[in-house]
Amino acid sequence: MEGNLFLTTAAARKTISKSPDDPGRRERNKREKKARIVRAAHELFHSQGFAETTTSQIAEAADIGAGTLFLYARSKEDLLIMVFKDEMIASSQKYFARLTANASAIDQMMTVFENMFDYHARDMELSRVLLKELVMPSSPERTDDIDELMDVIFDGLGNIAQRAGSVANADPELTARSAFAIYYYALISWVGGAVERADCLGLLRRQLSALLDTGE
Amino acid sequence: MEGNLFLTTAAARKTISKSPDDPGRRERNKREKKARIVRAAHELFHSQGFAETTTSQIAEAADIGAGTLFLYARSKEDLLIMVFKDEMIASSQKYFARLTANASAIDQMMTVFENMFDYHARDMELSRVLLKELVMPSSPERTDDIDELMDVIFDGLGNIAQRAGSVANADPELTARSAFAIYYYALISWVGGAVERADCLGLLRRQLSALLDTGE
DNA sequence: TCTCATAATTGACTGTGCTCAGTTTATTGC
DNA sequence: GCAATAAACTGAGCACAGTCAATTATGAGA
Repeated sequence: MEGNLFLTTAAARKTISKSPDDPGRRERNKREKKARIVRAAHELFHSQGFAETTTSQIAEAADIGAGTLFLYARSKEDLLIMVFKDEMIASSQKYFARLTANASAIDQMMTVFENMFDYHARDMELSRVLLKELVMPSSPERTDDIDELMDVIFDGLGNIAQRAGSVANADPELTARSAFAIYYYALISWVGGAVERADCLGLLRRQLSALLDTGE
Repeated sequence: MEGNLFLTTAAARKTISKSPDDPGRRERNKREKKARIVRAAHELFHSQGFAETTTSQIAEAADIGAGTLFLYARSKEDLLIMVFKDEMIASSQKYFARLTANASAIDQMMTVFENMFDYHARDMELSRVLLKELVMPSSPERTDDIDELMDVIFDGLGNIAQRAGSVANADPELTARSAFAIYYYALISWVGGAVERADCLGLLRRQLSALLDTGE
């Protein structure tokens, strides 16, 4: 029976690793693979650009077969959202969390939006494709991912509107939605190359002022 | 010299048709070809869907070589804008032109936006792709086309805001931009499948009310 | 431990968007 | 009318996203 100590068959490994392994090896492997894919795509998209990166390259970098990639992402565009979802959510949360509480609602919102502009400024070319996919995701899974992100943003904006809006008769959630819509269009104009960053943010501030100034 | 009456060579035809023919045959041929392409694409996109239509099909229907297509459109997506640009501009102008002048600004804007919703309702699947391309056009030529459309819309909205806004301290152009941004986000949510049409329009109206009601 | 069922993986293959070297057609100067 | 030049066109071919029948790894039951 001492031979058991050196068992190397699948069954043996299974029984040994079963206790610390909640979801089983299969699930663990899948997660590791997904992580490798996302990491590889992230790196390649940033270093080479989206169009210039082939799905085979990503597969190879993630050390999986070319076809396997499409068990984890429905399309190349899907990968973009997968790659940036967590990062965008975390960033957004950070932007809202670090706000100085005594600033005006407009200043607070502008701070957040400027941070978001900075985020996209890091790689405008990539953001162009990313925004395309954010606006109209090509798979239901990504729609859910994006909804998650939107929840964070709407929540944050709603809080700002609420705290500042004791005078306002407007619903904070509604204000948040409008503020976001105005920001989104500004972002699209800027990333699309229609307006300069400073002009764009200037316009945005004036628009938010008009939106938030309730009367007078 | 009477033989000139029956000349059929290229040179002769040229001299004969030169006076009514301002731009020359080459230019005329190009325009006809472009028109054939746009018509063919329009029909095929609507009858088969965008993804299901191949560029070769369009080329064949337009009676040109497969490669020739890409002298007129940089990409398949480009064709979408080419196909819908004129129609969208004409429709938008119509929507603004037929407004009843005594209605409130909100009602006027909502009428226009509802008309635009109807426009996209005719083929939601196609509008999904179209919006993607409208948001982030993949070629500078299309950016210009879209700017043209935006001018019409911003102009129309600006007029509404101006007429109604004698009380408002807000810049009509700024209001137009905000109103459009809010509409655009509503459209995207609806076409993307996130919200029902009625709910979406309801939200939109409330948002516009908050935007246009200048104080109390 | 062995067997069976099922989930996951693979890479050769396919369809398609787009390119480009070679050809045709229009225009200009004589 | 005729070269010479330039513009427009063409379809064979390429690169690549995405598929699928065949294969391998995994987990459950006995």
